[in-house]
Amino acid sequence: MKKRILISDIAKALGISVTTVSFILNDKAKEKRISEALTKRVLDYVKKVGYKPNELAKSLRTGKTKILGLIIEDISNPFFGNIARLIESKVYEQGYRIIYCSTNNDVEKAKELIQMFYDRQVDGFIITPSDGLEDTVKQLQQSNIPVVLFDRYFPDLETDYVGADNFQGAFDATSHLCQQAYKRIGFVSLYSDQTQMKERSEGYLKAMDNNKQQSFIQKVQMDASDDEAMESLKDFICENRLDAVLFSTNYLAISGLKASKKYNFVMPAMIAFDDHTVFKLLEPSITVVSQPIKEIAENLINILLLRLQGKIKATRKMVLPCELKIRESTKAKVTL
Amino acid sequence: MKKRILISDIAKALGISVTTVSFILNDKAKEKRISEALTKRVLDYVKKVGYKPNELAKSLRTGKTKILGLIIEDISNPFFGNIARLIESKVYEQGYRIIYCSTNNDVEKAKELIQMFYDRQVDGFIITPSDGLEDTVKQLQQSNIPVVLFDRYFPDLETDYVGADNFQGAFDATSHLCQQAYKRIGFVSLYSDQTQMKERSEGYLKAMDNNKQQSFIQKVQMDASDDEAMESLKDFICENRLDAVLFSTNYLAISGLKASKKYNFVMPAMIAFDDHTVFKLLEPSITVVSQPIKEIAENLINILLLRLQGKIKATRKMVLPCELKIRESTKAKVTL
DNA sequence: ATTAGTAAATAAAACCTTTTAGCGCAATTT
DNA sequence: AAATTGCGCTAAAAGGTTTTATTTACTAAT
Repeated sequence: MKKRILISDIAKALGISVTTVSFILNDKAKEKRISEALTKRVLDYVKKVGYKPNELAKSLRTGKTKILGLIIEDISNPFFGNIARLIESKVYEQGYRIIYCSTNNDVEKAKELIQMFYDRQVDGFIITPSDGLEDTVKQLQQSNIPVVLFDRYFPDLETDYVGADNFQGAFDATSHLCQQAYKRIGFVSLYSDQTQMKERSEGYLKAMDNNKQQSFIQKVQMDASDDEAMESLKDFICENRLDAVLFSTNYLAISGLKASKKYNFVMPAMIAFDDHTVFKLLEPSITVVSQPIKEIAENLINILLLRLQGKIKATRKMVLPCELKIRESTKAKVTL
Repeated sequence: MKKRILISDIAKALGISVTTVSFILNDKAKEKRISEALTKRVLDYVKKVGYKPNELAKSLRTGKTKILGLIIEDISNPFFGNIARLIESKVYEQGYRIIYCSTNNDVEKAKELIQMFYDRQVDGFIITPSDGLEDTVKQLQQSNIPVVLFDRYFPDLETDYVGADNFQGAFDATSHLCQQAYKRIGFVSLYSDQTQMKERSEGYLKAMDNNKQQSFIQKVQMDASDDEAMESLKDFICENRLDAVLFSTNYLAISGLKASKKYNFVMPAMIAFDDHTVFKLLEPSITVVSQPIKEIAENLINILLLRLQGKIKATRKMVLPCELKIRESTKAKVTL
């Protein structure tokens, strides 16, 4: 059983004070006019014995943990997983660490996680807020902890935010379907008040209006099981004899594909919001609306870091364009 | 800007000592013979003002953080993602929290992450060790921090371990291919000394021997790009005119599928080690060797918790059986 | 009347840092 | 000669808990 070595052990071993060691270790040797000879002696010794400060004590004293909390909807969804990974590596270079947890859209869990991170004194938050999390976010703000939301936001709460242009994404996707001469174009969404869902709905509706087409909308319960989702999607697609569908999330699209396999119906032309490994692989490959993941991640941490340094005051909202990646699932209707 | 309320604030407000409050808050009221009246008064007040102890200070004093570090290879791989999720919820019930990070098989990153978790004083570790992490793990053990490995282990290091029966999984899969009358069965693996890969190789080889068949083995560099992997897989499958392939990981299988699409060759019968959303969805759906994810997660945390409570001394190694999930990609050859 | 024991609470030490305020001395300025 | 400045370093406080050792005020026993 090895004992952790302390800063006081070092001071004692070198016959100097703890303060001096601390100054040197925190790059304040110059500022505090500590002789270069001593500085070197300390640094060498520290290296030799492999001393690492107790971060807990450090954080307790400074009030800073250099840890950021990332709270996302579902870590196993590649959209979120990729964002998480990008954020993690970006932030790493700045000396911050990330700890992340998924909420699976469970408000209570989200609240607990935020509480836990708060208790552990994370320096800031990046959150994909579930419905009902508004008050919690507000509390964080009141406690003066930087929070930046992404993917969705609260219209009534002034917060930093980074997200994709969901309206434009859905609008472009729907317009593309119209151009390809599809006539019965459905939209699958969730029973949710989240902004990104509303914006996607609006994009779809606007494009349908522009093209003077009848709209078909099906919503799925957020907590629906896979089987339930599959069944309602089957009904939606078959009963309305849709010839094209826009799915508002990648996992809804996957449920749709599973349904077509399970219930043995032909999936019409389709587009999914958010890319996924599967989509490139399927036959036919699936056209998607792809969010600018890299830019989202970069902006998220830029804003958060600026906040942490107290360099910005006004809240920032960034909306980044989506890209329509046309693949085989939306071939022009004539060729079908 | 709200100020955090401290235990001393409570003591002051109620005109009692900090010690008393602390005892009550830590369920030691009985033991320390504090009157029920006072206990109730304190508890009520604490609830009223919503006091939450500073976990940092608490951990500094007790040396326990009630946080476990989970270090996995790749959080975006559903196999690991699912294990992570299961572990997270299991451990939650026991009052522990999990923080996790992925290493993407980068030893240096793994070392840094472990160092960070160690600095933050996590109480224990669950690790999928990358090659070269043996010394680090040994150091943790010497520092008396519980570590349990999973998915793979170090043959020369006595550690707790939970994993699947990779030999049996690969053996069963290969045997199944033989039974289906395939004659040129290849095996795709990684250039890696990790135990799980070796065991899978051995399972494949053993089954091939039993069936007196020639073996075909292709290894891919661990850090190969997707394109590189695809190219070498194409060559492997086509040049050897394989009629069946066993992929030793799900992502290798996916690279193979992508390759068949990109280079436009027909994927022969195939089996993947570890399931994935894609595999059920594809046409034909892919037969897989499925690890008992739930049991693995349960055993991992059981062992870790027992260690944390000091209830076990000898190291435990658990090997759990895999299940072959037969789907369409391995139909008997005659029917092809 | 003293001792012993007990219930109820507390003061102070401990955990390990960072940071503020300041010390003693020599050299320089007034 | 006195006052100021600069140098190189340090003692002690602060951060917010838990825990050990102790105190106080009783009651019961000798």
